[in-house]
Amino acid sequence: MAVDGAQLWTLNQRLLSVVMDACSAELAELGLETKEFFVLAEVAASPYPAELAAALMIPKASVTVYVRNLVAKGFIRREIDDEDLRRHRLILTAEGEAARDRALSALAAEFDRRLARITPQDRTDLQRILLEMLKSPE
Amino acid sequence: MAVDGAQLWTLNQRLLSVVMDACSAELAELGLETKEFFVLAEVAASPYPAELAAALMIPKASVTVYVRNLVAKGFIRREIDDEDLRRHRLILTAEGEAARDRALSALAAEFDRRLARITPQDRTDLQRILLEMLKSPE
DNA sequence: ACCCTCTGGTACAATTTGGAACTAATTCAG
DNA sequence: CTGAATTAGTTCCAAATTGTACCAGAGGGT
Repeated sequence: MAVDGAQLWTLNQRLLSVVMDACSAELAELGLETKEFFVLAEVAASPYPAELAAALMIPKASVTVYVRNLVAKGFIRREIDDEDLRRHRLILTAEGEAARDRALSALAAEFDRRLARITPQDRTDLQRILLEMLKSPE
Repeated sequence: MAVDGAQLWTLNQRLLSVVMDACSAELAELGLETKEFFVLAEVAASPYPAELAAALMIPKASVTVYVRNLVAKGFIRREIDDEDLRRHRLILTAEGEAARDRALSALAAEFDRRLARITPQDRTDLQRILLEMLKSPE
């Protein structure tokens, strides 16, 4: 086979760390650590710690830490869920939304700086290919 | 723009963690931690700790730890470099090569299981696109 | 009601990671 | 040659990460 899966994998991995590295300074200006950013960006879609842990594939204990930091920074707040008193519903504050949006555009900008080297056709191809590969097995 | 850089980025990231997660059990059977595996796989191309740190973008201190573990497990050994007595030339043992090759095929197999869903043309496209995006800026 | 099990979240402890200081070897300027 | 500057690698220790134990509430079954 012409394309080696392992090599492709490391390529991909390296691309991600290069991009993230290039963005970390901008995230820091917004008051966000890298990991915290991922949590912040996912809160709207997965508003409970357990959901965040599952969605981001990180341990519950780590979510606890990042959420605590984000709360301390005023980016999100907790509310007790009416349906289930064990659950902490996480809600983005106005500052949180602003920070998330700016962080997302910084990230997108850096990624786009690299996407810009490839044709629009390649971009849609890349998206299609990644989506296909991400579908759960079988 | 139709393709959102930030979304593409998270897609890509998730793909990598899903694949790595699926492989970690097999790596463990070979006696390899995830991070150690990356070092082992890179040793042939970057046979000195400093080169490994640069290639893998991890701190020198971490390389020290992983190399020590890999040596303890008998996967690599050190030799003083004749040219420069400060350098430790790292050499794969027969066991190390075997473990690396099996780990690589496990990883490739998992990645391929997902690559298999896309056409051969898409695979070469993916490789080309990633390589292009990885080139250092300007 | 009670007990048993499961789930959401946290706290603490143990492990892992990585920055900074350190030693040893090299290189280069004078 | 001497000494400053550089580089390879390690050690030290503080910070980040995470496994485990835990508590509180939910959802059974009896």
